[in-house]
Amino acid sequence: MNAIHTLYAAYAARIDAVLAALEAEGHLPAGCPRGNVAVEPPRDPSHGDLATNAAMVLAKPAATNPRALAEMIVEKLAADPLVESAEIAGPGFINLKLTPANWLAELAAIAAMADGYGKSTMGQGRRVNVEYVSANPTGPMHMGHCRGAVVGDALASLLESAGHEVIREYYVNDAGSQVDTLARSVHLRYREALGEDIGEIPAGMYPGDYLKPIGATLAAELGGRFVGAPESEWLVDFRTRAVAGMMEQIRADLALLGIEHDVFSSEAELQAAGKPEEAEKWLRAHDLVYDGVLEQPKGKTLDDWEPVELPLFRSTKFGDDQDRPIKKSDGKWTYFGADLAYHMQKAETADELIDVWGADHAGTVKRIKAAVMALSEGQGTAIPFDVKLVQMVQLLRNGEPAKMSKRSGNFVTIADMVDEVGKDVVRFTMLARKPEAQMDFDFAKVVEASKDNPVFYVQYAHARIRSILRKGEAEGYVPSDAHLDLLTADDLALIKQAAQFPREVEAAAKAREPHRIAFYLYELAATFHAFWNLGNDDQAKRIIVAQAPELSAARLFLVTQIGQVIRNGLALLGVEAVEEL
RNA sequence: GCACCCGUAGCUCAGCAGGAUAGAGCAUCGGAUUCCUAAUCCGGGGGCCACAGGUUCGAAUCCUGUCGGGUGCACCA
Repeated sequence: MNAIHTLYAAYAARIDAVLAALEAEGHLPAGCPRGNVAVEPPRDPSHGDLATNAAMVLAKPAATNPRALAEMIVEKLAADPLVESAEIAGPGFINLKLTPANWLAELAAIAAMADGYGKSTMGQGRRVNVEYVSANPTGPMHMGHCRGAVVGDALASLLESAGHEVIREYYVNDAGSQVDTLARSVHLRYREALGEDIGEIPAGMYPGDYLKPIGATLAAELGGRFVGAPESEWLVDFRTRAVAGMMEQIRADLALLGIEHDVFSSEAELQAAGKPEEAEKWLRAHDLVYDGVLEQPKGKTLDDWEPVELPLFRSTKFGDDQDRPIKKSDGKWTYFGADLAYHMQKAETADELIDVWGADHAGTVKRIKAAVMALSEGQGTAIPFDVKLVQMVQLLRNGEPAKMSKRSGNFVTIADMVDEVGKDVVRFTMLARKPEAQMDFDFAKVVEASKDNPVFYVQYAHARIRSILRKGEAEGYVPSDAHLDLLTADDLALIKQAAQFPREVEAAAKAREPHRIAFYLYELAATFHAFWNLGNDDQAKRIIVAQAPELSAARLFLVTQIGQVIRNGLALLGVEAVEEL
């Protein structure tokens, strides 16, 4: 069924076949659902290589007790020559021990599939649109964007690896009032570039130095003719140019993190195309948008609050606290009003949508999910839509809140951060925690090259592998699978760990949790480091054993494949696998 | 006041769509280096999985409530 080889999937299928046989023989009731049957490696390796709860799950529908059922299953499984032993344990677990041949075959599979090891067809080519970053084009990328950027990017890679067709998308908010402010701020810098003393940047404008080059460019291209001109003459043009300039810078910042989007969608273009009107029309026709007045928010007093009639989306119908305006009192679209149309636009070219947002936007999840569900259901088929919230990162330096960068005005930029600690450290650290948990990012700790720092720990494992391969080559050894039968239990333990990779990728993709890959890599590295150190106590357990060229060639082959798996995992995270440390 | 996220070892965190005696790292204590990178490894101590109920063969995991921390709460994005 699966063109891609996975040992665990293969055994899950075998066990399922055994259950089907039992059903055919009448030991299990016909049509008994087997969805809860799990086939997994047990936590405790002494329990064997694989465990299944089949007997416990099916005992009740079979009207028998788990152990009796387990005995029937075990009898069939034990007949398989690739199964070394099958035993019943505890409340009715069935523990399988697999023969070494299974693991050696897996090792060969890694070698054969190389960069493809770990990929699967699980997604069946479904098109998933992952929207991430989408930072406002009013300033450079800063820390607030970083985690979402990295998580979104890794998630996209993960889904791709699991057989989805992924669209990496960035939504450019170039239509709100903040880009008008940007244009005015750039106008100031433009005048400054022409020699005017503009003094302090007024409050409410963007103060950062990063606008200076854009102002200078405009000064060079346009000359002085807009210096004293009324805003109506320059605002639109300045806005367009300023946004273009900022987006260029943002792309450069993203490139520093190894992030590249496929599609940049403009909110201004979306509005110009009349998409929000279309959505409003449909929603009104279905009584999901009405003109009404919001109540004053409770628990919070607003001095300038006054009742206004606005077109409201009935998000309360979907569990939201309040209905939400899609237009402002000036007649322009709210962010939400445009955003719901934007999601419908994305749905035109995708089977599934994922947004990666900062947790500060958590309050808007309900309304957008509600709107997308209402629209997509009403206009055809409901599109699966998931919003991943990424919690805030607190920047620290030796436990103290990190200082702000001068050049940006008021925040630590991604460029600063990558410059200081490097892309790999930033990415891995951001991915080594589940996204919904808050995180501290301490500049001092994160560059520490120690076990405390998982990036180096994993990269060190890879570097050691490359190192031994270089040494082997220098001494005339050639990695070879000719005598894999010489490998011992210690070697097999390492293969078993590596063999988990495909199912980890699938599980991580299914749960949409890239951090699992980071943790898996840490464990694989730990297993490898332990393996390596066996050679300190026992010469025969070294990778290159002087008196045993065939064993050495087999071990070199083995570690080559371990290196391959580490590389594949790091590639998913967008982290480089280094040759040496 | 309401919504969302979090609460697991002294600290930082895992816990794989409910499974077997709850796991890592740091810190701490004790070991390993004439030897392929010791940036590593091996071992010891350290837990009412915030609390209280519920669901079932079985709960850190699912449901309800409470407490504690974070975030966000009109036509800002």
